[in-house]
Amino acid sequence: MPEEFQQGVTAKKCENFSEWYNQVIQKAEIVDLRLGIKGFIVIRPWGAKIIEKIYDLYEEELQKRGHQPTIMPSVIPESNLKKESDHIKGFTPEVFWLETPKGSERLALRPTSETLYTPMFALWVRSHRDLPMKLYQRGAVFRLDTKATRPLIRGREFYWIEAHDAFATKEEAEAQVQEDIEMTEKVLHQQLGIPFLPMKRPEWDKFAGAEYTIGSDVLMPDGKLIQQPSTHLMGQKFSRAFNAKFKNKDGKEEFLWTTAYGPAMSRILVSIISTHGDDKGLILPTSVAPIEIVIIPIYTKKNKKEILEYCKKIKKKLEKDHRVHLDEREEHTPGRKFNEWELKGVPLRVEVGQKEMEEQTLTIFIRDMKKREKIQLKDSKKLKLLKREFDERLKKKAEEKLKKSIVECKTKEEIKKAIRNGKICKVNWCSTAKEGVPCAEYIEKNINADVRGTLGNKKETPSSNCVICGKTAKEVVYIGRSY
RNA sequence: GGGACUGUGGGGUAGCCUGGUAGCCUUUCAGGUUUGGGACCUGACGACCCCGGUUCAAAUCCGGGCAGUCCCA
Repeated sequence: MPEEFQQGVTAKKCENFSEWYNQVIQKAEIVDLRLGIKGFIVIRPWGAKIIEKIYDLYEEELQKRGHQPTIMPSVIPESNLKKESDHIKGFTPEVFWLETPKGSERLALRPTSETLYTPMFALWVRSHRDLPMKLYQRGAVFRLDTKATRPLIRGREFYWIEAHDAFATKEEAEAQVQEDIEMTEKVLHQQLGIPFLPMKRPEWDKFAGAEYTIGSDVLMPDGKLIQQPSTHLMGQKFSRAFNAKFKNKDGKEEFLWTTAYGPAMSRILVSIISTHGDDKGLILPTSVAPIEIVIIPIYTKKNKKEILEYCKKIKKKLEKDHRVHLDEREEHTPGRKFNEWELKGVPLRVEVGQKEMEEQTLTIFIRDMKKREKIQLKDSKKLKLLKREFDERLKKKAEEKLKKSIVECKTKEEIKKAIRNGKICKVNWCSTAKEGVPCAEYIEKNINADVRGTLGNKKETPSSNCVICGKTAKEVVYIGRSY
């Protein structure tokens, strides 16, 4: 079919990622960009169902680890927002302010909710017996980003979960930060097949108000990194600002130690799309596919009724173990349905026609197979295995890509070359504290890349001096371009 | 933050320079024939981003706004 008539994706993922991305999110009916409000987006049913699934995966992990759901106001009184000085310095330029009645306090649309949770911790936590207190909410936050917005990647409203936890000691709080990374590993990597680098951000790049931040960097097809869930040790900064104390075992008052964790659903969707998708469209891991198996009936006028009846039987059988959809639309031919469901990323397709009915077999197409390649199945129990293997293949492929894109660099020239080739550089580094700023600025100005940080869950020892200034290296950092 | 470009039925586009009849492909709708990798025939609906200016006349020229894309910091 000539390209200009195609309803499917016409851009090639590896040649023109931006164009490919814009086409996929619209043609696969993830989003609609036509409402026209800068930084805000309409998410269509197919996209919303995927996001719901990601929410479910996360909430399950959070609850397993003792978090409880809450629902907080979407607005924050100005006085709350301004209690912690670093926090407000970081967020003020990005706040949407609401018009409020004369004489009442100004309200901000929440850009994040530390300043809602901490005052509630102050009320809810009386003694060490109330700790730890681990809460979360799903919801939207608003940030008036002045940079160019991009659908799902960078918006002024985004959908996430924010978990806010309070502890009696710093050790417990830091253990929570590590547990947060484990949750990212479980959901993002294990269930969605998206590998990441947990990066302890340099001092100059941490969350406004945090002691430290560990962000998860995920590779995009163009070689740039995108930040996925981040976790923050707030220490006692917010609890001091809001006077949130508890009585310890000795009856003495102490400030709470708090943490925050924030996985953004819309961004995770970006990584699912861009990590696994191909030139035909989306490829969804089974854990978030609204439909795992689509059944396409193939009939003629004579056997139509019979075939449809048989398909319904198969659907009923498969429904016990899978999310199944039978595409009964009469107005479309099988070929068109094949293309549509492939564009939407459905993992498995079952084709049922005269042949399958007579031979009692299933003709299976798996989304990552070559066109027209098909599998014949006698036993539908094997579908579970096919799904597992499919997810595993997606994960392996993404892991290899990330592994291949990390290169160790010993000189500035090597860094420059690697960045130009869309790689991530692993280098010896003087410091991610304030004294490392000049070296980081060198990277920014001359190589147009960022110091993303040090591994956040494992200590790496430098093998020689700082690659930029030549002084003693204290750390090993990763450098890359970013979204 | 700086720059370039763009906005025409639901989607993709022609027309814009040189002002005057909005053309094409696709989708959608109705009817019919079809259905193993994007079916066919017949018919129908549907558009110049918004505000202002110039002009007898603006999709076209000018100004502003809104929105989007790309490039650079």
